[in-house]
Amino acid sequence: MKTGTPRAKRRFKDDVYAALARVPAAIANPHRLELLELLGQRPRTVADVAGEAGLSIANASQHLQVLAKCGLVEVERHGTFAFYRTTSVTVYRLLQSLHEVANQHDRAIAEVFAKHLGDRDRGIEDWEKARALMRDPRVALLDARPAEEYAAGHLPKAINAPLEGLRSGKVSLPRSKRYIVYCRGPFCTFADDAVAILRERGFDATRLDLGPLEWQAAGRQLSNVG
Amino acid sequence: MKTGTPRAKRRFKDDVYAALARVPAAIANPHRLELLELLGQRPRTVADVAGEAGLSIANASQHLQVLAKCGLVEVERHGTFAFYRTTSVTVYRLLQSLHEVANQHDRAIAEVFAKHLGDRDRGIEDWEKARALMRDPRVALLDARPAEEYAAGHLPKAINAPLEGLRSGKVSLPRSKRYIVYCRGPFCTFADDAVAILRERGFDATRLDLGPLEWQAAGRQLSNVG
DNA sequence: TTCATATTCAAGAGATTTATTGAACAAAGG
DNA sequence: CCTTTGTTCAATAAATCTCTTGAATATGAA
Repeated sequence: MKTGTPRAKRRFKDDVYAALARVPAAIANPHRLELLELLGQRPRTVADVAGEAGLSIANASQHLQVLAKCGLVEVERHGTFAFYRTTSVTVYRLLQSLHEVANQHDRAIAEVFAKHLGDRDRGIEDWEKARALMRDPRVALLDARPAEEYAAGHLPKAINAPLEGLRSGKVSLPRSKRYIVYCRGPFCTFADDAVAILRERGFDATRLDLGPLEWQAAGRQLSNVG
Repeated sequence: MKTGTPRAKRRFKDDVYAALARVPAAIANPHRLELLELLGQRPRTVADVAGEAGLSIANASQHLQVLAKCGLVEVERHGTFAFYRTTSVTVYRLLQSLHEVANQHDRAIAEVFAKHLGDRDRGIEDWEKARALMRDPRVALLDARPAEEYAAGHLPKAINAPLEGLRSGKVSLPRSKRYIVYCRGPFCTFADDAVAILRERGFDATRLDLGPLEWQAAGRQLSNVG
């Protein structure tokens, strides 16, 4: 009965799928998902991400070990500090796909996004368009992430304009330019906030719905200068 | 202590990550992963996939409902039959990313693949190269999947050469041509088997490490003719 | 109507995952 | 040496997931 799948092949498949399933199992937890996105930006210590994600240190450490066990993150130890970071850009691609699927098919998450992002303007969504705009010398590129993340690598020619700097007025920008603002990526809200602040003050600002990881995924290098 | 993340933002993030995590939770099970890959090919009934994956029907039904609940698969009912299929190509991209990450970082799965695929020749891995070869009229494209899957959609100009057909000799091919063989995708082994059979019989055959879903992901249409 | 088929539902035992707790360890400074 | 700091380990109760079982539903055929 049925086309007899050879038993040996069954077993092989079982192994493959069991091994494969370990990765989604590792990211099937809200906290680990958050940690993974935090670590995608730059190496961070356990206490650091624990604080940002609202977890106890022991708990964060355990979650990080789960992520490390299937190769999603790796550790580098300096003294008593353990700096965790994602292992490669393929991890980011996985998260990206996850966002895509969730947004497309999960009504709940689409609602969550819709509710909190409101009817925000969609920004620029592809590199070609962004690069075309950037050729105009009257257009400047702003990086709305915190200074540390900017320092760890940013888009070429981007100027760091972290939110606190914008709010406090520490970052002062010429009013003659037009600004394109990016942050971590399409699902990060730093650039939205930055655009709102800038517009409030009469600047011409537009969001770029792409970030450094998309830039790398497109096969390009980040800059560390400036 | 710490840069005070506003409480409202915390809550919002919790919602987002909780919603996001439902998708990996759904695919964090070997059986569901297998079902998802089976359904990626064409719509199939519960009993059908249950048989192929070695599950009881009730169990398969439950797993399928988990997948459906977060929008990874959808049902279409015809009489008493329930045909399940993946909802969109974004689901395939997610699985693709998963394979990439797992192969790259999970030693266990890399070993599983290495062990079972042996040191198989890497096939053709990009469409440009494949298309360049296909321009030669002495080269023919073979689809090594079962006839049903071929009928549901295949690459333009591909000839169906299912494994049973090749083994039994029902599919006879001119020896004057050179063959490029594909199947479901880079992680499917049908094409490997087909290439092995063909070479054993003196044909010039090469594997194409891409399939119909990669073809669609590249923005192209499948053919139903032939 | 009755029967057979394809699927879904509901409940429960057994296994796994999660957050918490407090202890243990290891590096650096005094 | 002792103390502090950052991290990891180990144990546990609570929650969740998994598979099986047997019943329930719903369609189509006789």
